[in-house]
Amino acid sequence: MPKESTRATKRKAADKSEKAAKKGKKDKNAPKRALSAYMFFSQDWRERIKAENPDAGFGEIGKLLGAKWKELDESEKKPYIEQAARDKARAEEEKSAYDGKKAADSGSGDGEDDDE
DNA sequence: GGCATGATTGTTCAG
DNA sequence: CTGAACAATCATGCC
Repeated sequence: MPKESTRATKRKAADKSEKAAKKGKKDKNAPKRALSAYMFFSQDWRERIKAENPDAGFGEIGKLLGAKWKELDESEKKPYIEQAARDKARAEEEKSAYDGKKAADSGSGDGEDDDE
């Protein structure tokens, strides 16, 4: 059994992120993460779902979407995953700059960027 | 070196 | 605007 401990514990974290998704920021530069295959998958499917379910609302579409998603085959998700992988690469980049700036900023007091 | 954690991402729909 | 089911993720920190 593949790390059920990880899974069980993970599940817990999930229930938190759901609500605590937005609270206080930790990093000022917030390197943010990458999107998920689901994000890309939904972007492509959202039109289809509504196309075939013009009456379906969030409840139907949401559940239907997820249901179909799992229903798809690994190869079907592949294209979405690939997109996710693409975004992941971009996330990597942003993070690179994040920790990169972080380090550079370490001492100088240059007016670096932003802030809000 | 592996585990747990957290943060995040996007859709739809509504008051 | 924001949240809530729906799902993945996966990078990072932590000893």
